[in-house]
Amino acid sequence: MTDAAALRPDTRAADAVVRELEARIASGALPDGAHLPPERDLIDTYGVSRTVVREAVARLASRGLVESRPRHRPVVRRPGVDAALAAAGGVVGHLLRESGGVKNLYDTRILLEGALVRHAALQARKADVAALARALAENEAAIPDSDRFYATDVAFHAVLYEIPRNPILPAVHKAFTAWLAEHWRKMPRSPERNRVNFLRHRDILLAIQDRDPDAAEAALASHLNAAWEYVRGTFEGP
Amino acid sequence: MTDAAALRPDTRAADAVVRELEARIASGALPDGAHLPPERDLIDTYGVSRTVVREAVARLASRGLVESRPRHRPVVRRPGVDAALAAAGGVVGHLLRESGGVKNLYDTRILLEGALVRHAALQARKADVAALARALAENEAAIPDSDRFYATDVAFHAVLYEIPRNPILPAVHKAFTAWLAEHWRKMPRSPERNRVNFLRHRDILLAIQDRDPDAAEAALASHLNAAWEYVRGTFEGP
DNA sequence: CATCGCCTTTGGTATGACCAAACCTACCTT
DNA sequence: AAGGTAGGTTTGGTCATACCAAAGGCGATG
Repeated sequence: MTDAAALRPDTRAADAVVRELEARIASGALPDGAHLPPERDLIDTYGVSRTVVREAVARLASRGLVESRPRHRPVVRRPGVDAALAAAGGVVGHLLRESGGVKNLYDTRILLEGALVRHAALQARKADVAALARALAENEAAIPDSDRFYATDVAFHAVLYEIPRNPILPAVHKAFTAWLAEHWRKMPRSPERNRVNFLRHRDILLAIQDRDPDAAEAALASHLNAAWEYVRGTFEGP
Repeated sequence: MTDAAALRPDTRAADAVVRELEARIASGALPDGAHLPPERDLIDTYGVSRTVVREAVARLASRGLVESRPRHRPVVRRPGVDAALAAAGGVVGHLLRESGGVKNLYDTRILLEGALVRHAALQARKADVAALARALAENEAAIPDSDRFYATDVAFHAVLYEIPRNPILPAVHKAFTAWLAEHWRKMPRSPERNRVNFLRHRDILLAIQDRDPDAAEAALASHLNAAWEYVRGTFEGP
Protein backbone atom coordinates (compact mmCIF):
# COMPACT_ATOMS: atom_id res chain seq x y z
CA MET A 1 0.00 0.00 0.00
CA THR A 2 2.95 2.26 0.44
CA ASP A 3 3.45 1.99 -3.30
CA ALA A 4 1.27 5.04 -3.76
CA ALA A 5 4.16 7.01 -2.38
CA ALA A 6 6.64 5.38 -4.69
CA LEU A 7 5.23 7.29 -7.62
CA ARG A 8 6.16 10.63 -6.16
CA PRO A 9 9.67 11.67 -5.31
CA ASP A 10 8.43 11.54 -1.74
CA THR A 11 11.09 9.58 -0.04
CA ARG A 12 9.15 9.94 3.16
CA ALA A 13 6.37 7.48 3.74
CA ALA A 14 4.95 9.78 6.37
CA ASP A 15 4.10 12.39 3.78
CA ALA A 16 1.87 9.95 1.98
CA VAL A 17 -0.05 9.27 5.17
CA VAL A 18 -0.26 12.99 5.81
CA ARG A 19 -1.83 13.53 2.43
CA GLU A 20 -4.28 10.68 2.94
CA LEU A 21 -5.42 12.01 6.27
CA GLU A 22 -5.48 15.55 4.96
CA ALA A 23 -7.81 14.43 2.20
CA ARG A 24 -10.01 12.56 4.63
CA ILE A 25 -10.29 15.71 6.74
CA ALA A 26 -10.92 18.03 3.81
CA SER A 27 -13.56 15.69 2.40
CA GLY A 28 -15.40 15.63 5.68
CA ALA A 29 -14.89 11.91 6.14
CA LEU A 30 -13.19 12.96 9.33
CA PRO A 31 -15.44 15.79 10.49
CA ASP A 32 -14.33 18.60 12.72
CA GLY A 33 -14.32 17.55 16.34
CA ALA A 34 -14.06 13.84 15.64
CA HIS A 35 -10.99 12.13 16.85
CA LEU A 36 -8.49 10.40 14.69
CA PRO A 37 -8.54 6.61 14.53
CA PRO A 38 -6.13 4.98 16.97
CA GLU A 39 -2.58 4.80 15.75
CA ARG A 40 -2.78 1.03 15.63
CA ASP A 41 -5.71 1.21 13.27
CA LEU A 42 -3.93 3.60 10.96
CA ILE A 43 -1.05 1.15 10.92
CA ASP A 44 -2.96 -1.50 9.02
CA THR A 45 -5.16 0.98 7.19
CA TYR A 46 -2.13 2.39 5.42
CA GLY A 47 0.20 -0.54 5.86
CA VAL A 48 2.95 1.42 7.49
CA SER A 49 4.70 1.17 10.80
CA ARG A 50 3.66 2.99 13.88
CA THR A 51 6.73 5.18 13.57
CA VAL A 52 5.41 6.56 10.32
CA VAL A 53 1.90 6.99 11.64
CA ARG A 54 3.16 8.90 14.62
CA GLU A 55 5.30 11.15 12.46
CA ALA A 56 2.36 11.80 10.16
CA VAL A 57 0.10 12.71 13.05
CA ALA A 58 2.79 14.96 14.46
CA ARG A 59 2.98 16.77 11.16
CA LEU A 60 -0.75 17.23 11.02
CA ALA A 61 -0.70 18.55 14.54
CA SER A 62 2.04 21.03 13.75
CA ARG A 63 -0.06 22.30 10.88
CA GLY A 64 -3.06 22.71 13.09
CA LEU A 65 -5.20 20.14 11.33
CA VAL A 66 -5.44 18.03 14.43
CA GLU A 67 -5.05 18.93 18.05
CA SER A 68 -3.09 16.41 20.04
CA ARG A 69 -2.92 16.64 23.79
CA PRO A 70 -0.37 14.42 25.49
CA ARG A 71 -2.29 11.28 26.32
CA HIS A 72 -5.45 11.82 24.35
CA ARG A 73 -6.71 10.89 20.96
CA PRO A 74 -5.91 13.60 18.47
CA VAL A 75 -8.97 15.68 17.64
CA VAL A 76 -9.65 16.79 14.09
CA ARG A 77 -9.72 20.52 13.66
CA ARG A 78 -10.83 21.85 10.33
CA PRO A 79 -8.24 24.51 9.63
CA GLY A 80 -9.19 28.05 10.54
CA VAL A 81 -7.37 31.32 10.38
CA ASP A 82 -6.49 30.85 14.02
CA ALA A 83 -4.74 27.61 13.22
CA ALA A 84 -2.62 29.31 10.60
CA LEU A 85 -1.52 32.01 12.98
CA ALA A 86 -1.02 29.57 15.80
CA ALA A 87 1.30 27.62 13.53
CA ALA A 88 3.30 30.78 12.98
CA GLY A 89 3.30 31.51 16.69
CA GLY A 90 6.13 29.16 17.53
CA VAL A 91 8.59 31.03 15.39
CA VAL A 92 7.25 34.43 16.34
CA GLY A 93 8.20 33.72 19.91
CA HIS A 94 11.82 33.58 18.83
CA LEU A 95 11.55 36.63 16.64
CA LEU A 96 10.30 38.72 19.53
CA ARG A 97 13.42 37.88 21.47
CA GLU A 98 15.59 39.38 18.79
CA SER A 99 16.49 43.02 19.00
CA GLY A 100 13.78 45.17 17.52
CA GLY A 101 11.45 42.26 17.07
CA VAL A 102 8.75 43.58 19.33
CA LYS A 103 9.00 47.01 17.80
CA ASN A 104 8.65 45.61 14.31
CA LEU A 105 5.61 43.62 15.25
CA TYR A 106 4.07 46.56 17.04
CA ASP A 107 4.74 48.88 14.11
CA THR A 108 3.03 46.41 11.84
CA ARG A 109 0.08 46.45 14.15
CA ILE A 110 -0.04 50.24 14.12
CA LEU A 111 0.06 50.23 10.35
CA LEU A 112 -2.76 47.74 10.05
CA GLU A 113 -4.87 49.18 12.80
CA GLY A 114 -4.47 52.62 11.31
CA ALA A 115 -5.99 51.29 8.13
CA LEU A 116 -8.75 49.72 10.18
CA VAL A 117 -9.82 52.93 11.86
CA ARG A 118 -9.79 54.71 8.52
CA HIS A 119 -11.96 51.94 7.17
CA ALA A 120 -14.22 52.23 10.19
CA ALA A 121 -14.55 55.96 9.77
CA LEU A 122 -15.60 55.53 6.18
CA GLN A 123 -17.59 52.32 6.27
CA ALA A 124 -18.79 51.55 9.76
CA ARG A 125 -22.47 50.80 10.05
CA LYS A 126 -24.68 51.92 12.86
CA ALA A 127 -24.35 48.55 14.52
CA ASP A 128 -20.57 48.80 14.39
CA VAL A 129 -20.56 52.20 16.01
CA ALA A 130 -22.94 50.90 18.63
CA ALA A 131 -20.62 47.99 19.33
CA LEU A 132 -17.71 50.39 19.68
CA ALA A 133 -19.72 52.57 22.03
CA ARG A 134 -20.62 49.55 24.10
CA ALA A 135 -17.00 48.44 24.29
CA LEU A 136 -15.99 51.96 25.22
CA ALA A 137 -18.54 52.08 28.02
CA GLU A 138 -17.19 48.85 29.47
CA ASN A 139 -13.72 50.22 29.09
CA GLU A 140 -14.67 53.29 31.10
CA ALA A 141 -16.36 51.25 33.78
CA ALA A 142 -13.19 49.20 34.20
CA ILE A 143 -10.86 52.13 34.79
CA PRO A 144 -10.40 51.44 38.50
CA ASP A 145 -9.54 47.78 37.91
CA SER A 146 -6.37 47.52 35.83
CA ASP A 147 -6.80 43.85 34.97
CA ARG A 148 -10.34 44.33 33.80
CA PHE A 149 -9.27 47.48 32.01
CA TYR A 150 -6.72 45.55 30.01
CA ALA A 151 -9.39 43.07 28.97
CA THR A 152 -11.82 45.78 27.89
CA ASP A 153 -8.99 47.60 26.16
CA VAL A 154 -8.29 44.54 24.05
CA ALA A 155 -12.00 44.10 23.46
CA PHE A 156 -12.36 47.66 22.21
CA HIS A 157 -9.60 47.20 19.67
CA ALA A 158 -11.09 43.85 18.73
CA VAL A 159 -14.25 45.57 17.55
CA LEU A 160 -12.19 47.54 15.06
CA TYR A 161 -10.95 44.28 13.57
CA GLU A 162 -14.48 42.95 13.26
CA ILE A 163 -15.93 45.85 11.31
CA PRO A 164 -14.67 44.81 7.87
CA ARG A 165 -16.30 41.39 8.45
CA ASN A 166 -13.24 39.63 7.18
CA PRO A 167 -12.52 36.62 9.39
CA ILE A 168 -8.81 37.00 8.87
CA LEU A 169 -8.68 40.25 10.78
CA PRO A 170 -10.02 39.18 14.17
CA ALA A 171 -7.63 36.25 14.03
CA VAL A 172 -4.76 38.62 13.35
CA HIS A 173 -5.83 40.71 16.30
CA LYS A 174 -5.91 37.69 18.54
CA ALA A 175 -2.44 36.78 17.35
CA PHE A 176 -1.13 40.28 17.93
CA THR A 177 -2.44 40.47 21.45
CA ALA A 178 -1.28 36.97 22.29
CA TRP A 179 2.23 37.64 21.02
CA LEU A 180 2.52 41.03 22.64
CA ALA A 181 0.68 40.24 25.86
CA GLU A 182 3.79 38.98 27.58
CA HIS A 183 5.49 42.32 27.22
CA TRP A 184 2.41 44.39 27.89
CA ARG A 185 1.89 42.75 31.22
CA LYS A 186 5.11 44.32 32.40
CA MET A 187 3.79 47.77 31.67
CA PRO A 188 3.07 49.73 34.84
CA ARG A 189 -0.66 50.16 35.25
CA SER A 190 -2.74 52.56 37.21
CA PRO A 191 -6.23 54.03 37.15
CA GLU A 192 -4.80 57.35 35.98
CA ARG A 193 -3.03 55.67 33.11
CA ASN A 194 -6.17 53.72 32.33
CA ARG A 195 -8.16 56.92 32.18
CA VAL A 196 -5.73 58.38 29.66
CA ASN A 197 -6.10 55.30 27.48
CA PHE A 198 -9.85 55.42 27.82
CA LEU A 199 -9.86 59.01 26.62
CA ARG A 200 -7.83 58.00 23.59
CA HIS A 201 -10.32 55.30 22.84
CA ARG A 202 -13.07 57.87 23.12
CA ASP A 203 -11.24 60.14 20.69
CA ILE A 204 -11.05 57.30 18.20
CA LEU A 205 -14.73 56.56 18.50
CA LEU A 206 -15.65 60.23 18.16
CA ALA A 207 -13.58 60.55 15.01
CA ILE A 208 -15.26 57.46 13.58
CA GLN A 209 -18.67 58.88 14.40
CA ASP A 210 -17.62 62.10 12.68
CA ARG A 211 -16.65 60.04 9.63
CA ASP A 212 -13.23 61.65 9.79
CA PRO A 213 -10.63 59.04 8.80
CA ASP A 214 -7.67 61.36 9.25
CA ALA A 215 -8.66 62.25 12.77
CA ALA A 216 -9.38 58.64 13.56
CA GLU A 217 -6.03 57.49 12.28
CA ALA A 218 -4.24 60.28 14.10
CA ALA A 219 -5.99 59.42 17.34
CA LEU A 220 -5.13 55.79 16.99
CA ALA A 221 -1.51 56.44 16.09
CA SER A 222 -1.08 58.76 19.02
CA HIS A 223 -2.73 56.20 21.29
CA LEU A 224 -0.58 53.30 20.19
CA ASN A 225 2.62 55.29 20.04
CA ALA A 226 2.05 56.56 23.54
CA ALA A 227 1.54 53.02 24.73
CA TRP A 228 4.79 52.05 23.05
CA GLU A 229 6.72 54.78 24.79
CA TYR A 230 5.31 53.45 27.99
CA VAL A 231 6.62 49.94 27.58
CA ARG A 232 9.71 50.29 25.42
CA GLY A 233 11.97 50.39 28.44
CA THR A 234 10.98 46.84 29.12
CA PHE A 235 13.18 45.38 26.38
CA GLU A 236 15.63 47.88 24.98
CA GLY A 237 17.73 50.90 25.74
CA PRO A 238 16.88 54.53 24.95
CA MET B 1 -6.08 30.26 21.28
CA THR B 2 -4.95 26.69 21.03
CA ASP B 3 -2.37 27.40 23.67
CA ALA B 4 -4.80 26.09 26.23
CA ALA B 5 -2.67 22.97 26.11
CA ALA B 6 0.31 25.04 27.17
CA LEU B 7 -1.15 25.22 30.63
CA ARG B 8 -0.44 21.57 31.22
CA PRO B 9 3.07 20.53 32.00
CA ASP B 10 5.00 18.79 29.27
CA THR B 11 4.56 15.13 29.79
CA ARG B 12 6.40 14.56 26.56
CA ALA B 13 10.09 13.85 26.79
CA ALA B 14 10.42 15.07 23.22
CA ASP B 15 9.45 18.56 24.28
CA ALA B 16 12.34 18.69 26.69
CA VAL B 17 14.75 17.85 23.88
CA VAL B 18 13.05 20.44 21.70
CA ARG B 19 13.64 23.08 24.34
CA GLU B 20 17.27 22.05 24.75
CA LEU B 21 17.96 22.26 21.05
CA GLU B 22 15.98 25.47 20.79
CA ALA B 23 18.18 27.00 23.45
CA ARG B 24 21.31 25.78 21.72
CA ILE B 25 20.16 27.41 18.52
CA ALA B 26 19.08 30.66 20.15
CA SER B 27 22.36 30.90 22.05
CA GLY B 28 24.33 30.48 18.88
CA ALA B 29 25.95 27.27 20.03
CA LEU B 30 24.36 25.84 16.93
CA PRO B 31 24.89 28.66 14.46
CA ASP B 32 22.74 29.25 11.43
CA GLY B 33 23.77 26.97 8.60
CA ALA B 34 25.40 24.37 10.79
CA HIS B 35 23.86 20.96 10.79
CA LEU B 36 22.40 19.25 13.76
CA PRO B 37 24.45 16.53 15.47
CA PRO B 38 23.59 13.03 14.25
CA GLU B 39 20.55 11.52 15.87
CA ARG B 40 22.73 8.85 17.47
CA ASP B 41 24.79 11.54 19.15
CA LEU B 42 21.75 13.33 20.47
CA ILE B 43 20.61 10.01 21.90
CA ASP B 44 23.36 9.83 24.45
CA THR B 45 23.71 13.58 24.81
CA TYR B 46 20.21 13.77 26.20
CA GLY B 47 19.85 10.19 27.33
CA VAL B 48 16.68 9.50 25.40
CA SER B 49 15.76 7.04 22.71
CA ARG B 50 16.04 7.70 19.04
CA THR B 51 12.27 7.79 18.86
CA VAL B 52 12.24 10.87 21.03
CA VAL B 53 15.13 12.48 19.21
CA ARG B 54 13.42 12.00 15.90
CA GLU B 55 10.18 13.43 17.17
CA ALA B 56 12.00 16.41 18.61
CA VAL B 57 13.78 17.10 15.35
CA ALA B 58 10.51 16.77 13.48
CA ARG B 59 8.98 19.38 15.72
CA LEU B 60 11.87 21.74 15.21
CA ALA B 61 11.54 21.25 11.49
CA SER B 62 7.84 21.98 11.54
CA ARG B 63 8.58 25.20 13.38
CA GLY B 64 11.14 26.20 10.82
CA LEU B 65 14.09 26.14 13.21
CA VAL B 66 15.80 23.43 11.23
CA GLU B 67 15.45 22.43 7.64
CA SER B 68 15.38 18.71 7.08
CA ARG B 69 15.63 17.29 3.60
CA PRO B 70 14.89 13.60 3.30
CA ARG B 71 18.24 11.93 3.63
CA HIS B 72 20.37 14.79 4.78
CA ARG B 73 21.48 16.12 8.08
CA PRO B 74 19.05 18.74 9.34
CA VAL B 75 20.41 22.23 8.85
CA VAL B 76 19.94 24.87 11.52
CA ARG B 77 17.97 27.85 10.36
CA ARG B 78 17.77 30.79 12.69
CA PRO B 79 14.12 31.71 12.59
CA GLY B 80 13.14 34.57 10.33
CA VAL B 81 9.86 36.17 9.50
CA ASP B 82 9.75 34.01 6.41
CA ALA B 83 9.87 30.89 8.52
CA ALA B 84 6.90 32.08 10.55
CA LEU B 85 4.81 32.72 7.49
CA ALA B 86 5.96 29.51 5.85
CA ALA B 87 4.73 27.66 8.90
CA ALA B 88 1.34 29.27 8.44
CA GLY B 89 1.38 28.47 4.75
CA GLY B 90 0.29 24.87 5.14
CA VAL B 91 -3.00 25.84 6.70
CA VAL B 92 -3.53 28.79 4.41
CA GLY B 93 -3.56 26.42 1.49
CA HIS B 94 -6.66 24.81 2.95
CA LEU B 95 -8.27 28.13 3.79
CA LEU B 96 -8.00 29.32 0.23
CA ARG B 97 -9.99 26.34 -0.92
CA GLU B 98 -12.89 27.38 1.22
CA SER B 99 -15.50 29.65 -0.21
CA GLY B 100 -14.51 33.28 0.09
CA GLY B 101 -11.07 32.39 1.32
CA VAL B 102 -9.23 34.02 -1.54
CA LYS B 103 -11.38 37.10 -1.34
CA ASN B 104 -10.73 37.49 2.35
CA LEU B 105 -7.02 37.18 1.87
CA TYR B 106 -7.04 39.59 -1.01
CA ASP B 107 -9.12 42.12 0.93
CA THR B 108 -6.63 41.93 3.74
CA ARG B 109 -3.90 42.63 1.29
CA ILE B 110 -5.77 45.63 -0.08
CA LEU B 111 -6.25 46.97 3.42
CA LEU B 112 -2.59 46.60 4.30
CA GLU B 113 -1.25 47.80 1.02
CA GLY B 114 -3.53 50.83 1.17
CA ALA B 115 -1.91 51.71 4.45
CA LEU B 116 1.49 51.19 2.84
CA VAL B 117 0.92 53.61 0.00
CA ARG B 118 -0.40 56.19 2.45
CA HIS B 119 2.74 55.66 4.47
CA ALA B 120 4.83 55.95 1.36
CA ALA B 121 3.15 59.18 0.33
CA LEU B 122 3.88 60.69 3.70
CA GLN B 123 7.24 59.20 4.59
CA ALA B 124 9.01 57.95 1.50
CA ARG B 125 12.58 59.15 1.14
CA LYS B 126 14.16 60.15 -2.12
CA ALA B 127 15.81 56.75 -2.41
CA ASP B 128 12.46 55.05 -1.97
CA VAL B 129 10.85 57.10 -4.70
CA ALA B 130 13.82 56.37 -6.90
CA ALA B 131 13.42 52.65 -6.25
CA LEU B 132 9.76 52.87 -7.14
CA ALA B 133 10.59 54.76 -10.33
CA ARG B 134 13.13 52.12 -11.24
CA ALA B 135 10.67 49.33 -10.63
CA LEU B 136 8.09 51.21 -12.66
CA ALA B 137 10.49 51.59 -15.56
CA GLU B 138 11.16 47.87 -15.61
CA ASN B 139 7.47 47.29 -15.39
CA GLU B 140 6.91 49.42 -18.45
CA ALA B 141 9.67 47.73 -20.36
CA ALA B 142 8.08 44.36 -19.68
CA ILE B 143 4.65 45.23 -21.05
CA PRO B 144 5.03 43.09 -24.19
CA ASP B 145 6.11 40.02 -22.22
CA SER B 146 3.35 38.96 -19.87
CA ASP B 147 5.50 36.64 -17.79
CA ARG B 148 8.12 39.24 -17.24
CA PHE B 149 5.41 41.80 -16.61
CA TYR B 150 4.02 39.70 -13.80
CA ALA B 151 7.46 39.55 -12.21
CA THR B 152 8.01 43.28 -12.45
CA ASP B 153 4.48 43.86 -11.20
CA VAL B 154 5.23 41.89 -8.08
CA ALA B 155 8.56 43.69 -7.75
CA PHE B 156 6.90 47.08 -7.92
CA HIS B 157 4.51 46.22 -5.13
CA ALA B 158 7.40 44.74 -3.19
CA VAL B 159 9.07 48.12 -3.07
CA LEU B 160 6.03 49.49 -1.27
CA TYR B 161 6.52 46.88 1.43
CA GLU B 162 10.16 47.78 1.83
CA ILE B 163 9.70 51.48 2.42
CA PRO B 164 8.81 51.29 6.11
CA ARG B 165 12.01 49.27 6.63
CA ASN B 166 10.18 46.79 8.78
CA PRO B 167 11.38 43.29 7.92
CA ILE B 168 7.96 41.85 8.66
CA LEU B 169 6.38 43.59 5.71
CA PRO B 170 8.45 42.21 2.83
CA ALA B 171 7.91 38.76 4.29
CA VAL B 172 4.18 39.36 4.36
CA HIS B 173 4.32 40.45 0.76
CA LYS B 174 6.18 37.32 -0.22
CA ALA B 175 3.58 35.27 1.57
CA PHE B 176 0.71 37.10 -0.10
CA THR B 177 2.11 36.64 -3.56
CA ALA B 178 3.02 33.02 -2.95
CA TRP B 179 -0.43 32.18 -1.66
CA LEU B 180 -2.26 34.07 -4.36
CA ALA B 181 0.05 33.23 -7.26
CA GLU B 182 -1.76 30.00 -8.04
CA HIS B 183 -4.97 31.87 -8.74
CA TRP B 184 -3.36 34.82 -10.45
CA ARG B 185 -1.72 32.61 -13.01
CA LYS B 186 -5.15 31.74 -14.32
CA MET B 187 -5.87 35.39 -15.03
CA PRO B 188 -5.93 36.12 -18.74
CA ARG B 189 -2.94 38.25 -19.68
CA SER B 190 -2.21 40.47 -22.59
CA PRO B 191 -0.02 43.45 -23.43
CA GLU B 192 -3.08 45.69 -23.41
CA ARG B 193 -4.00 44.51 -19.96
CA ASN B 194 -0.40 44.93 -18.87
CA ARG B 195 -0.41 48.49 -20.08
CA VAL B 196 -3.50 49.27 -18.02
CA ASN B 197 -1.81 47.87 -14.95
CA PHE B 198 1.35 49.77 -15.69
CA LEU B 199 -0.64 52.99 -15.87
CA ARG B 200 -2.17 52.26 -12.50
CA HIS B 201 1.28 51.73 -11.08
CA ARG B 202 2.32 55.05 -12.54
CA ASP B 203 -0.67 56.73 -10.93
CA ILE B 204 0.37 55.33 -7.59
CA LEU B 205 3.91 56.56 -7.98
CA LEU B 206 2.77 60.00 -9.08
CA ALA B 207 0.51 60.31 -6.07
CA ILE B 208 3.37 59.32 -3.82
CA GLN B 209 5.63 61.89 -5.43
CA ASP B 210 2.88 64.44 -4.91
CA ARG B 211 2.80 63.46 -1.24
CA ASP B 212 -0.91 62.88 -1.61
CA PRO B 213 -1.88 59.89 0.51
CA ASP B 214 -5.55 60.00 -0.42
CA ALA B 215 -4.80 59.91 -4.12
CA ALA B 216 -2.23 57.18 -3.61
CA GLU B 217 -4.61 55.04 -1.64
CA ALA B 218 -7.38 55.62 -4.15
CA ALA B 219 -5.13 54.67 -7.05
CA LEU B 220 -4.01 51.53 -5.29
CA ALA B 221 -7.52 50.50 -4.31
CA SER B 222 -8.77 51.01 -7.81
CA HIS B 223 -5.81 49.05 -9.17
CA LEU B 224 -6.25 46.09 -6.88
CA ASN B 225 -10.01 46.03 -7.11
CA ALA B 226 -9.82 46.02 -10.87
CA ALA B 227 -7.43 43.10 -10.73
CA TRP B 228 -9.84 41.28 -8.49
CA GLU B 229 -12.73 41.76 -10.90
CA TYR B 230 -10.49 40.28 -13.50
CA VAL B 231 -9.84 37.04 -11.69
CA ARG B 232 -12.89 36.52 -9.52
CA GLY B 233 -14.55 34.34 -12.12
CA THR B 234 -11.79 31.83 -11.56
CA PHE B 235 -13.22 30.56 -8.28
CA GLU B 236 -16.68 31.80 -7.49
CA GLY B 237 -19.87 33.32 -8.79
CA PRO B 238 -21.08 36.87 -8.27
C1' DC C 1 -28.83 5.35 41.07
C1' DA C 2 -24.42 7.05 42.08
C1' DT C 3 -19.75 5.56 43.06
C1' DC C 4 -15.71 3.15 43.17
C1' DG C 5 -12.29 0.12 41.33
C1' DC C 6 -10.65 -3.13 37.80
C1' DC C 7 -9.47 -4.05 32.96
C1' DT C 8 -8.80 -2.64 28.31
C1' DT C 9 -7.48 0.72 25.19
C1' DT C 10 -4.24 3.89 23.60
C1' DG C 11 -0.57 7.13 23.32
C1' DG C 12 4.56 7.75 24.82
C1' DT C 13 8.95 5.72 25.05
C1' DA C 14 12.72 2.34 24.61
C1' DT C 15 15.41 -1.18 21.88
C1' DG C 16 17.42 -3.18 18.26
C1' DA C 17 17.65 -4.22 13.61
C1' DC C 18 17.86 -3.39 8.54
C1' DC C 19 18.05 -0.65 4.26
C1' DA C 20 19.43 2.79 1.10
C1' DA C 21 21.23 7.10 0.22
C1' DA C 22 24.88 10.20 1.39
C1' DC C 23 29.46 10.83 2.83
C1' DC C 24 34.30 9.94 3.14
C1' DT C 25 38.60 7.87 2.12
C1' DA C 26 41.97 5.58 0.04
C1' DC C 27 43.32 3.82 -4.19
C1' DC C 28 43.91 3.87 -9.06
C1' DT C 29 44.19 6.03 -13.64
C1' DT C 30 45.94 9.40 -16.64
C1' DA D 1 49.91 15.67 -9.30
C1' DA D 2 45.10 16.10 -10.53
C1' DG D 3 41.11 13.73 -11.20
C1' DG D 4 37.98 10.23 -10.80
C1' DT D 5 36.32 5.95 -8.85
C1' DA D 6 35.29 1.91 -5.91
C1' DG D 7 34.51 0.47 -1.42
C1' DG D 8 33.59 1.02 3.33
C1' DT D 9 31.35 3.98 6.82
C1' DT D 10 28.02 7.16 8.51
C1' DT D 11 23.42 8.53 8.97
C1' DG D 12 18.56 9.22 8.27
C1' DG D 13 14.14 6.43 7.29
C1' DT D 14 11.53 2.54 8.43
C1' DC D 15 10.01 -1.59 10.76
C1' DA D 16 8.86 -4.77 14.63
C1' DT D 17 8.28 -5.52 19.38
C1' DA D 18 7.81 -4.61 24.03
C1' DC D 19 6.64 -2.05 28.26
C1' DC D 20 4.61 1.71 30.87
C1' DA D 21 1.21 4.91 32.45
C1' DA D 22 -2.72 7.50 31.84
C1' DA D 23 -7.59 7.63 29.95
C1' DG D 24 -11.77 5.55 29.30
C1' DG D 25 -15.14 2.00 29.63
C1' DC D 26 -17.50 -1.53 32.35
C1' DG D 27 -19.29 -3.89 35.85
C1' DA D 28 -19.70 -4.75 40.77
C1' DT D 29 -21.01 -2.62 44.91
C1' DG D 30 -23.17 0.17 48.52
